[in-house]
Amino acid sequence: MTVTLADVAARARVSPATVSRVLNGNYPVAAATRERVLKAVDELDYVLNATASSLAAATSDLVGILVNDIADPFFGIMAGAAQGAICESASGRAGGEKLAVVCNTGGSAERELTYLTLLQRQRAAAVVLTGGALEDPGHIAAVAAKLARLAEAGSRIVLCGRPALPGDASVAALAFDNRSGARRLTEHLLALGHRRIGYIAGPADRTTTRHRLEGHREAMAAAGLAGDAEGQERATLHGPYDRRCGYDAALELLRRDPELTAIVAANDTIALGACAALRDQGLRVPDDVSVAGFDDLPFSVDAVPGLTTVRLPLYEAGARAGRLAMGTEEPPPGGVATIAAELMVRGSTAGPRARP
Amino acid sequence: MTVTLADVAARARVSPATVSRVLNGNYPVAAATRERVLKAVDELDYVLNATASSLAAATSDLVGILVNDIADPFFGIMAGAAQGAICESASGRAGGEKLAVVCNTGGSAERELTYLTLLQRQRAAAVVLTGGALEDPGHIAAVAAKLARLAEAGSRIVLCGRPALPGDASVAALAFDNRSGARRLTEHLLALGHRRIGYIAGPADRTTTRHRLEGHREAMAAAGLAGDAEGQERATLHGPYDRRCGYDAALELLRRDPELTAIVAANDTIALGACAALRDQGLRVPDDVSVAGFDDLPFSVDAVPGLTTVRLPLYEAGARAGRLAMGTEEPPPGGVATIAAELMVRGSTAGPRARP
DNA sequence: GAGAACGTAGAAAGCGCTTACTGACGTCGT
DNA sequence: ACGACGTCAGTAAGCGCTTTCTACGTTCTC
Repeated sequence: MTVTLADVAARARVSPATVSRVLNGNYPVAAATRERVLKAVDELDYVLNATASSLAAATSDLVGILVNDIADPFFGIMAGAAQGAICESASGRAGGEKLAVVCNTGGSAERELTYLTLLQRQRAAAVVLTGGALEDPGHIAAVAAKLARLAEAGSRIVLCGRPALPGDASVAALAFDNRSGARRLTEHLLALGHRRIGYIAGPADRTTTRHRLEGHREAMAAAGLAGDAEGQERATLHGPYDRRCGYDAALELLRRDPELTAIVAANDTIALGACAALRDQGLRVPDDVSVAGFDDLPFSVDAVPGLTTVRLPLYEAGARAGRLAMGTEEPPPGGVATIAAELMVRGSTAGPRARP
Repeated sequence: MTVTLADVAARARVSPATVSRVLNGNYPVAAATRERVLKAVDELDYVLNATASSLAAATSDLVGILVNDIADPFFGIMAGAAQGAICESASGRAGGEKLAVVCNTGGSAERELTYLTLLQRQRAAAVVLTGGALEDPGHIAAVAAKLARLAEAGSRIVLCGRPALPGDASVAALAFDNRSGARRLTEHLLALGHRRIGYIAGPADRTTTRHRLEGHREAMAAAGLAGDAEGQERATLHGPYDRRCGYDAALELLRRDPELTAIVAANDTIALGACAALRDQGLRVPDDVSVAGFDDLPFSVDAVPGLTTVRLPLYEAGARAGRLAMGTEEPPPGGVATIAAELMVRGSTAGPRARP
């Protein structure tokens, strides 16, 4: 029924071992024999059975890339870059093609662990985890344990845009400098003269959310605007990284402080939702309220006005993570590299102006 | 070293067969025995080796989802929905978890075939192909052949947002009604009174591009505005589905016909790029030039002005494709379902007005 | 109370590959 | 001319599971 290595061997009048060696190119085979085998492969339209190969060789050609939300370009860009780099790294050696697969956790702790187990089942060659982590201690421990087992079993682990694991230098980590990016963004607003600044923070239980919020508060504190804990809470709203959250939160911030002159959002999508809300309230950006985002996603430059934001080199980081996963790039010293963020000032921020 | 089924069996004092049966839940095992086995699994932190399982059972828990561009939410939304549906369908049966993996072809014919081969190697349980196909006859034939071999080997094949394969009803296809969506969009512009309409079409060699362009031209022809072939060519520009293309093409269309009053783009991303170009030229949307897109991606509603576009139920289609891939939904009669598109009129289109 | 029927578990034969190990030739140095 | 060596190919032993077939109590059934 299905054609196997043995069928190819029979047709080429060689032993199965020889066919295997031709296909894997890891052992000298005489040119004439090789030709004969290749011809048989072609004629029978034979495709190696990866499950059998992996089992026998105790290797795998699967590389997993975990993302929180595949519909979000933030992850799409990183994942695409990683996948590209993996294909590229693999194309060198014969038969070394890796199947780079992206797994969408939807931000769910359970799904993340399920995927990790599935990848472990598959004895994946490497796994790349992108984006911020959930800050539940139990979950962090569970993930760390899983990653340790994976690493033990020979999988390469790479974190991309995710903080390094506490106390594990064996895992390469590419961490975004969210904190100082956020700090610089808020400093920019403060320098323009804003004092009443609202912050829309993203989901409360994620590292990315926390780091950006900390950066923002650092800047506020440095300007003597920290306020008390309650005041901070009042000026900060949490919610998912989507436009709806930005829309609703902007309305709520405005309700809490009608004199607000600026809104900083934890990502561009939220920021754009906030802009829409302001517009619907008859407020102009930046004339009445300045708005800033984070990430510099492709559509942010085309927003009207262009969105002031913090640029993260998502593509470069993803590609580097892919190379790290393939072992074609040296891990950073200490296992951790911090990726700098760059402030992008566009039209959505300007000096404050009293509203009539 | 690595713990195997046999280790678990030894510790639970049962045979390997029993452990396998407990783990797969496909055979009666006494409750007490099951407990003992589960305890041993837990204590040894054992994880099934999927390569061995797949080899022995001649099955696979891999489902591949092919996308053209993972960074594009058009694909991200479909892929995420499909992946969700697959997880959901799988969660019922014990051990039935599928590893839904998305593969990014980058729109390259070569990568598409490579991934298909890799998936075939893995004996994937199903493969979902999303988005338009490349219209190179050689490539189409190669893909059709690969899919035939995959189907023959027992993989379920589902096309999502991709036209049905010529002459193969065994493959379920969810085809978007791009043609009539585009027709209705252009009719809307014509009804507003536009006569000089430019079209930015996307990459020349893709089915989606062609179908949308055909719909547009149908509407133009029905209004007696078909013009000759040369005129059509002049009013149509091709390029990638990105903002840059939209920006450049809008400039070029304007150069070719300064009296242009409307631009229709083959997708929202292009449309937004076109809006940016118009703005940079000092032209207002929709006052000076109306702009329309296609897809209704999440950010289109927040564009300023809101983008008139054609809504495709990407999420629903992706989820349905996922269920089809899992066999939890009946394939449509004849193997093909056409997914309707809905016109979304927003602020970016209005009646033409002579420019000073 | 004998035999059928049932529920549960083990033995063992693969699944389709990879890869030591082994062997058959030539070729080369001396 | 002879042994040492290098090159290429075959043999066969698994890799870690699944599953068929068999076996051994129990519980019914008449």
